[in-house]
Amino acid sequence: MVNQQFSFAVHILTVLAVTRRVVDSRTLARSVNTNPVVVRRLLLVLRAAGLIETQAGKNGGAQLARDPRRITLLQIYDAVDPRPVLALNERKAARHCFVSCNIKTVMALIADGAEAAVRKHLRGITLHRLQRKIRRS
Amino acid sequence: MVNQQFSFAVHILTVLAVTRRVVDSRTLARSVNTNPVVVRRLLLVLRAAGLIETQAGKNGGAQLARDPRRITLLQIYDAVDPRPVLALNERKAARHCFVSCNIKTVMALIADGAEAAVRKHLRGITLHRLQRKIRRS
DNA sequence: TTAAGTGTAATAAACACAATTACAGTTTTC
DNA sequence: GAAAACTGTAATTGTGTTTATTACACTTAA
Repeated sequence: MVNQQFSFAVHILTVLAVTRRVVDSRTLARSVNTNPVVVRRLLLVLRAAGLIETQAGKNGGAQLARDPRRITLLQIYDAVDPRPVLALNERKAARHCFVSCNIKTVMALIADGAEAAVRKHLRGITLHRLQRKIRRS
Repeated sequence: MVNQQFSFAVHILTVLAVTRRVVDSRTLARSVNTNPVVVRRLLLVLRAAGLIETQAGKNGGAQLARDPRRITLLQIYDAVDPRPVLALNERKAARHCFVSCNIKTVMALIADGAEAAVRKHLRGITLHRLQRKIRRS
């Protein structure tokens, strides 16, 4: 299955940015249309990345830890640490084949370039900008 | 991306570019370290994209259909048509939630941007350049 | 003290991919 | 024209990844 954690995380953080209050995992889960436990697991990694704060107990939940102007999509991307955009063939090479023995290094460079391109794109978008776009729609 | 078809395809085409001969699926499969049927299925899509020609029967196999200088990684990427680099949440929105109702459009724009960035990167690399890199390594 | 949350483990279900088997069809070569 | 060596392709199985679900200990506010 395709990993949707980045999508989930952006969605959750946008809700928190818009509401500016503590929101519980059940409410967030309904917005994303997934299970509260899935949300809570995601909240843990977002908290580890310093993007949100959580509170246990009654009236607990999550809220943004900083100004949405200072949260980029790249920070969210790094927090959830998704799989690389281009998957490499990790099996061992056929020793007798020249291409097989050397393609891995070259492909890794290409994948790194693709990754860098995506990261550059995401670095240019803040949560605040996203929030404004949503409001205008 | 989750699947390795792009990696497999680049590998296969590099072998064909280096050998400049008809190569059968069993040989290609050994180089990639996978199953000949997996290779043959990939060869079909590469042929459909006009990148290779195949020949059935004895001494059959695949060969490049054009100069490696005129094959870009983007063409290979498009041929195998991998899943998007950023996975969107495709479930239906929670009607009562403003963010939920509008995030999809915005996320789609972000994903499109990421896709475009990767495509731009891949468009700049030819099979010929790859081949030369491999030779030098 | 109770209600309403989080944190977290364990397990099941869903899904995507790749591997494998099997065999019909094609083409070369002898 | 028969055999050998391929491709094309369907069907099925195996494997790993991701999400969903259940359960419950722990925390906090009212």
